[in-house]
Amino acid sequence: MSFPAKTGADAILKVAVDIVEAEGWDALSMRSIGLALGVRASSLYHHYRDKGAIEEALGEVAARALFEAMTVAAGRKKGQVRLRAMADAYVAFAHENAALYQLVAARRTASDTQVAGKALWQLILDGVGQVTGNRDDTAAAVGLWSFLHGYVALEGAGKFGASGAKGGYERGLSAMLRGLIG
Amino acid sequence: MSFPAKTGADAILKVAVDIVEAEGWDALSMRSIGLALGVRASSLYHHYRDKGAIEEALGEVAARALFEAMTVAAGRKKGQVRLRAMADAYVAFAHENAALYQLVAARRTASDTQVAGKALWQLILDGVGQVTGNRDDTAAAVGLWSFLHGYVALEGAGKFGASGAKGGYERGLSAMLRGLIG
DNA sequence: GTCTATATTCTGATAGAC
DNA sequence: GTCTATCAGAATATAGAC
Repeated sequence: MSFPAKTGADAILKVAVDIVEAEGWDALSMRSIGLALGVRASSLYHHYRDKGAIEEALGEVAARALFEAMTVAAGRKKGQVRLRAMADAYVAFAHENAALYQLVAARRTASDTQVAGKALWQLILDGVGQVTGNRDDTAAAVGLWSFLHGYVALEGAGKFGASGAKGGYERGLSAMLRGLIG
Repeated sequence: MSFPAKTGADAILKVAVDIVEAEGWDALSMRSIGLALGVRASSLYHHYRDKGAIEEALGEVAARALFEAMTVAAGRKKGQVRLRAMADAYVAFAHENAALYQLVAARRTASDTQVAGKALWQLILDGVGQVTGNRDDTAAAVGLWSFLHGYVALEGAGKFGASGAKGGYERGLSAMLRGLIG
């Protein structure tokens, strides 16, 4: 029977996600993480080199989580049904993990650690390729991803006003898909 | 001949824009604004109630500037030519005023002071309406705006990787317009 | 309208005891 | 691995002299 440590690399990541989702990025500090773990801020430096290392790890967590949600949604589906399911999963993830999502698409990431980010890009590229008939159709993937990100970003920022998006997602997605294929 | 004040509401806004464009939002502080004006931070409180009031004013500046750029681009053009010109102006503005642009589309704004923001939305709605034939086609405007914002946001965050967007803007815009009309 | 001086609070990070 | 203590700096904002 050992003396379990009060915290560890994974536990730190977990509470960091909770803080960011509940109170936003400004509330994430070494002190706030420590408080949530019942530990002093200085102790965290035994698990992560500095705050930047924690944020870097969070980026991987976020990209992997989105990748997995989209992969599950894609399932064994084919063609346009598959792509629509992936798009829906993308938007749902952004809604349910608003702060974490920012790490995937809105924040500039260190070019080193985009392991999960590259997998995500490949997944989108593959889904789009299945409907345009063009494998590696970068331009089409950029178009679709732009629409998806723009929609969740503007909606999340309340830019569609009190009246809301009024079916703009369905309309935009249908238009983009039709336009990319035709 | 009077003793001119070293600063004023407009001068403060001007240097605030410069700081934000040159060094980003984190660099904007009462101290940095004062430094750029040759004035102490405490003096600024005679012109703006607090930092939030400055940011609020910046939001109006940004929305108005984008509105004017798009209006000039639209000129007396009609239909799809007009809408494409507006879209191009939107992207160009975002490129040339990266930090200020975030205030238009990425940051949550106080619902009170969206004067210029509403004018911008009306302009987009009008441009889209001219090509879909539907005045007040909210869903279509949401779709197009989503694509435009998503594109500049992802591009600005470097999410398209070293290879770049590879014609994704033209492809996505054409697809969206075709899809919205057809 | 600007100044000095100050209050208050927060941040990331380190040294060294245990 | 966690602790205390501390550093060094940043931030917003206010009071009162000039």
